[in-house]
Amino acid sequence: MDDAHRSSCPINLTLEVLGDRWSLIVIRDIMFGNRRHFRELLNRSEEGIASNILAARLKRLMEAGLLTKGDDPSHQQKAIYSLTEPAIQLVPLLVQMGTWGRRHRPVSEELSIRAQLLEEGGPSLWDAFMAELRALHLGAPAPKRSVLYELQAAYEKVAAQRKAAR
Amino acid sequence: MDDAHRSSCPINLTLEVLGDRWSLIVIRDIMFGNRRHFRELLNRSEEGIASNILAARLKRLMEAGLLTKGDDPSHQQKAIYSLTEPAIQLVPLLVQMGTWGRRHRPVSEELSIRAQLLEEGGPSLWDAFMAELRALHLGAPAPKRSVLYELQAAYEKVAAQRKAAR
DNA sequence: TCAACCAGTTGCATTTTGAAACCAGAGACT
DNA sequence: AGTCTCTGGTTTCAAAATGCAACTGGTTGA
Repeated sequence: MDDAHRSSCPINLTLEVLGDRWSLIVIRDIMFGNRRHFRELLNRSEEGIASNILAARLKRLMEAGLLTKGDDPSHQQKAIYSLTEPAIQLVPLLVQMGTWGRRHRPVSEELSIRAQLLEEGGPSLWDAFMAELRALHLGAPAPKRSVLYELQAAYEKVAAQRKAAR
Repeated sequence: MDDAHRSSCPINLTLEVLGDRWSLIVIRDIMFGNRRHFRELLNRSEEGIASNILAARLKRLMEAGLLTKGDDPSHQQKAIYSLTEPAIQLVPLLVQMGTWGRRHRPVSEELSIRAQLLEEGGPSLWDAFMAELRALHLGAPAPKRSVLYELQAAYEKVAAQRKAAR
């Protein structure tokens, strides 16, 4: 059934799931952008993913156990994609990617403010964010603090400042 | 010159450099396996990289500023690949990948003992390891502690135990 | 009834990957 | 001097992945 693995090294096995140009982009958009529907992921994608690629990635990530697909009660055709617990545990990895990118790549200010806050907040902020994701995606009780809201507010503040400066 | 970037998001920009199935494998082998020559990377690769792919990845990583190529004084034809400071700062990212893989993928005990030690050691161990890498790759003064040696010793101990158990 | 919206699929050209054979220069050994 | 091995790769060609654009079949609300 499964293809054989190249090796049993943890870094390699992680790369076998996430080592391509789109999988983590999709997870990032679901996680930080709270995009839960196919069209949201397709049309509001900063990077412009193609619909066939998106469909293939969603399928692969479901097979890998990182996403689940559910029905949206508001619309018979609408599917809701949710993160699983393993996907939620990618938060520290994504934060490290953001940290490294912010330090060594030509990032923009508004798109890196979230990464900055998550880096500065450290593991306790990551935990709060993961608790919130468990509420949004796994039906856990809602925590008091909304890290997602804080990140979004910070993004909008920077975006407005930069717009005004032009 | 450069292709345009898909977006200025730090996660995306990191993926544009490292988001494929081989780049981080090459960096892992240089970093944790101390493989500095083409043939070492080729023949001692756990995953069996092809020579054309290895050559292409080394070239790309040099262009991205993550590797440098130097001469080996012992042999006119021999090239030594070294990590740059940005590549050394990938240590926390690779540790997170190891941590996630160890928790969610079917890793083997001997190939994940290093990841376990690095996870348990926390940021202070990562800093010691990065200091050692700066000595090995950038000519910095050698630190007292060799994390690389500790990791290798732990690997060999586990490998010997598992061999004896069979 | 009809336009907009929904999650994708299809066809096709281009690019990337992968396996294997091959190469020319440099050292080592006899 | 001749030859064997090691060096960092390149070449060739098939197969797979990617990317773009058009398209599909059904749903929903006005």
